[in-house]
Amino acid sequence: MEEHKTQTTLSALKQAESLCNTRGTRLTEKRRQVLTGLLDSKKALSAYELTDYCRDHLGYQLPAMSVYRILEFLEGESLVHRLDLAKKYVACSHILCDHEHDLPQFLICKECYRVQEISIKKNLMQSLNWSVEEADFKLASQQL
Amino acid sequence: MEEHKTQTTLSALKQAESLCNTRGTRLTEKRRQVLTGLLDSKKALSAYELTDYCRDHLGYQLPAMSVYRILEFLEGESLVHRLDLAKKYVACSHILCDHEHDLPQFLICKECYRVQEISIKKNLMQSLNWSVEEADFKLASQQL
DNA sequence: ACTTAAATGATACGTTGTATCATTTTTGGT
DNA sequence: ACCAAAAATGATACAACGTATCATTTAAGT
Repeated sequence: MEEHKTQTTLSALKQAESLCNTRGTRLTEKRRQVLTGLLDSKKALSAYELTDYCRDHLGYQLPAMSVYRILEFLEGESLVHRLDLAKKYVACSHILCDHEHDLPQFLICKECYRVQEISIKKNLMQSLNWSVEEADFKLASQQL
Repeated sequence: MEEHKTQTTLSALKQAESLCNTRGTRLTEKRRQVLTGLLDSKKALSAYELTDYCRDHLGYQLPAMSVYRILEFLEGESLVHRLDLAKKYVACSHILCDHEHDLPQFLICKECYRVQEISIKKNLMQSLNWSVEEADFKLASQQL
């Protein structure tokens, strides 16, 4: 029923607010609450998980539809990122080889979903450096 | 109503078959057809897109349920990869900064979905080299 | 205060994925 | 070849997520 805002969350909210002000857009109460939910969460949340967040932490039921629109707004303001890789399948490009490979990596066209599978050991190692204290990770980049 | 198998697809199918043989698993007709669909497709396909593939190219309706099970099997045999990043949202970690950033990259925990946003220009450039002839790309890596 | 636009609520629906049980096909032993 | 057991597939119902559309509320400017 309460919000647990960290110091950085509060700063980010203030920054977001002034950012919207200069752009002439409005960071309304609900938009601020949804953003707070994402800021305070250590993990990525789906729209429905954010409705749960409102129910559990704010004590009211925010319709999923509103959440989607609010997220759309926040993304437009670059306050939020969307991780929207669909659950799809690709044939392994290494069926023809007989040796072991690095962990699979994928290049996926944003529009047509053409997929290019690659193995980049160097990138992998570098990425691993960023996640020292976490164990199990996926890496995804967007908007390329 | 027909399958357009490329030479590499045929080789891969043969390889897949012998691979299943040595493991004592069965690459049945439908499993082979689903795998063929993925091999011949330039893009990643969802389960329902694969039922469409069967309807359009093979002339029969393969139930979605079967496709899911077949994909599950194929993934178990490492003949197929699943791109299963959910459509979720994260707060931009750069709200507090005022300068421009590289394109956002994400580290996402496979189990708990904790997210770490980073900017790796070096990786980006390297990834870009792999996609010279394609324009718009996302990069995703899995199973870390 | 009134009018207009923006923001949110509510409902219905489409797509994707899962759970469960029924049916068919294959396998192995006799 | 036959039969029982297991594997594979089919069919149905349902859950989760997302979108389209229209109604209602809230805010802004005059």
